Amino acid sequence: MQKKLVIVESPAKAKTIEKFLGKDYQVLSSYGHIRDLKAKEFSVDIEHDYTPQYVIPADKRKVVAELKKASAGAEEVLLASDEDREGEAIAWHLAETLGLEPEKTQRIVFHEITKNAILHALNHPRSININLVNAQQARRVLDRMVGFEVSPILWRKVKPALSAGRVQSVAVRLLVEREREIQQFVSEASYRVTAHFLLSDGQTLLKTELNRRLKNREEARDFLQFCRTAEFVVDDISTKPFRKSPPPPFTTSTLQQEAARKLGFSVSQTMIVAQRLYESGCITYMRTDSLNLSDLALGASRETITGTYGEKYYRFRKYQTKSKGAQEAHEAIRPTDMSAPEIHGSVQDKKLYDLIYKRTLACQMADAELERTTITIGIGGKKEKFTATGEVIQFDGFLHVYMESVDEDAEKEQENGLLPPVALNETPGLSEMTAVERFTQRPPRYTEATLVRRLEELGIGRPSTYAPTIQTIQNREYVVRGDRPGKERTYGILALKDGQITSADKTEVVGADRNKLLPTDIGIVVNDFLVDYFPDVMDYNFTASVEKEFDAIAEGELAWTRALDKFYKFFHPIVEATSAVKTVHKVGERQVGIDPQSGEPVFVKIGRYGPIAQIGQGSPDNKDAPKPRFASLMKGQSIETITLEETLKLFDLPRSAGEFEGDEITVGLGRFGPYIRFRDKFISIPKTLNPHTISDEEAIRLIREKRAREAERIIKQFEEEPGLEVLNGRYGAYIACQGVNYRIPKDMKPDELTLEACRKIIELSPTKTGKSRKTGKRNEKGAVSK
DNA sequence: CAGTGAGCGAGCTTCCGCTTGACTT
Repeated sequence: MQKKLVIVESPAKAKTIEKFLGKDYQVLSSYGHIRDLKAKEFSVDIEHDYTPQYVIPADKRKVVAELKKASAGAEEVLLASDEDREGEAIAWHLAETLGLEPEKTQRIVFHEITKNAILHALNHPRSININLVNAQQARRVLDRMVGFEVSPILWRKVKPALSAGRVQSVAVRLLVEREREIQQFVSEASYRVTAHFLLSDGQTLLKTELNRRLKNREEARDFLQFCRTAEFVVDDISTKPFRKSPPPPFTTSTLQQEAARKLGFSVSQTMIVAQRLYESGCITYMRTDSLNLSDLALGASRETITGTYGEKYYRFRKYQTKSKGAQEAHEAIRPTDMSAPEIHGSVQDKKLYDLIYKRTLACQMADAELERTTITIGIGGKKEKFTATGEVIQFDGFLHVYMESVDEDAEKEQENGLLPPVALNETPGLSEMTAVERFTQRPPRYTEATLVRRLEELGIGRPSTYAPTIQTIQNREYVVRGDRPGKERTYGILALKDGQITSADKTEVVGADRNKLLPTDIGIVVNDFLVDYFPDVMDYNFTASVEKEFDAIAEGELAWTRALDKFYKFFHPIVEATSAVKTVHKVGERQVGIDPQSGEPVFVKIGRYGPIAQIGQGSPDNKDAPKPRFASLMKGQSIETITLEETLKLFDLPRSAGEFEGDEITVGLGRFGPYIRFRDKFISIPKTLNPHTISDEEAIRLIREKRAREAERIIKQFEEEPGLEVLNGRYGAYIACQGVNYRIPKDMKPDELTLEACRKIIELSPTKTGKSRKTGKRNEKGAVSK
């Protein structure tokens, strides 16, 4: 008997739906888009109304063949891709590619995977909305125009294999501009005064803070001086109730942010784990911007909350999706089964599931009710007051299961919990008062997760692209994830104790950053170039404004080719003009000065392999002219800020560092930093030593140390199997076999291992499930992760 | 995770959004 064929986007979804539908239905998956513009060609016919040239990518041929076969034998085909622009386009491409007859083809949509929703969808079929499809085509073609016309300009003017795009270039811009704000930031100092008062019981201390910051040290000193003899009185004790509401359920971006803060996951890590949870049926779809929860989920949450915590903890809530450009094709991210607080799986799986479970529960729970008490202490003869605030939870509500984390950047003054009992008009004694110099804080650097949040706020990118975009800007080396050391600064501190005022200067390290996104020289140069020549595309509102056009297309108010024509007629001339600009110098090139030795100019710029310094211009016509000399910049140096002196130093290497045992030692700079070379062996120079100033003795010492390590390296070798060795590495003993390394179980002694024992370890070791490390591809350099 | 170590005039790159897989006669 002929079945009805339902086509959805995701195979996991197909499996679930098949269970809901009877055996009259076959459910298959398209695995996303099945057609696209050619990967390596422009594929848009500018001359003929911007006709896109679509192809079926090689990795989709098999799926398409299967779908073709299944649809040919089906009684009816139901296109059930997502209810958004991309989903509509997928349905259209399917109809075109599979050659579906209109009379036996229908379009259905549901945005939650529940039996009711699906049955409802089956009863309300429609046809493909071509306006929505055209909005997607416009989006696709515009992105191709921007990407494929601007990127080649970068290849010529900056460096090969770079890229530009509507989303990635703006992401880099955010980082570059934030970095400049940080550079230009001037902090302002003020004195924060705190006082500890001794209450009437003669024991309890009340910690308070002055309600005003003092301008400078003089003012602080005067203030403390005054307080030496001042009288203090408890002016006011007030208690105010307030409430806290739970955060909304997770979307892709909030899940990424919270998993980064609470679990330390990278954005891509979160998505990999979430994908696993989705495929095993534990959670709903993980790429979504919707805050909607199905009635089924709401009911189950209610049951769980009232059953576990009582009626009092429950409160029905509906959340409105507010992010720009949200397309509501799915539900929010939630557990599929609210009665399962735990799941089987890896530690990571469990942690992320736990987070999703609790967040989902919390969003249907009652407000927390708190009380904030403020004690105010007046100073006789002054209008300033000291205050102490304490918060007490009267009813925990949703806080019982879930507390949202905040970014650690905000250096929050800690709030006291419960305050000690104090009487109005009590006159506490001053135990100790301090005035500490504090500074306004520079803006924080972005993390992967905070960048995603910003992009979402601006409506740039989609849930399915946040993680890949962040990968791309790192692959292009526009951005690195890394640390920045803090700066030391001194601050003043004044203390009043036992009637004595003391003052001191202390130092602290501030502004240290770990695992933040940092723009590279390449990122900065490319960004400045693009902002200069393509200000409209680089505008933070560019996406939002083209989205308005796409909406008009979707509503049938605007022809998609007309919208593209308008954009291209404006955009392409800029591309032409920019390409035509003849520059003697490369983009981003800067002359830092004149080399005093040769009298030649000294430049820094982006070279084929990254930032480089150059002395002299050379002359292609004159072979006798002196050739330019090159030297790479060191890690942490920037072509924006490097000085002439620092640049010239780069040319000191390689240099000789004396002789050892009759052979010369040279000091050089390699891909991985400074090194010593001795008889064709390379030894890294530790960060504590400077390659420019390293002495002959220090170099010899490093060689000796290296030899010692070398001698200790081989723990065991076996005659029977020369390819297998027990070695001593940076992280202890390991077994090396045919280029692969294996860890040795902790309970075994490396020097006592037999060949059989080694073979057994190798056999038992879990084979890497991930992709092999040797990817044959040339372009993906595999971001240097630490 | 476990060692690596140039060069700057020749090989081809790139976009954004959907979605996971990874060979037979």
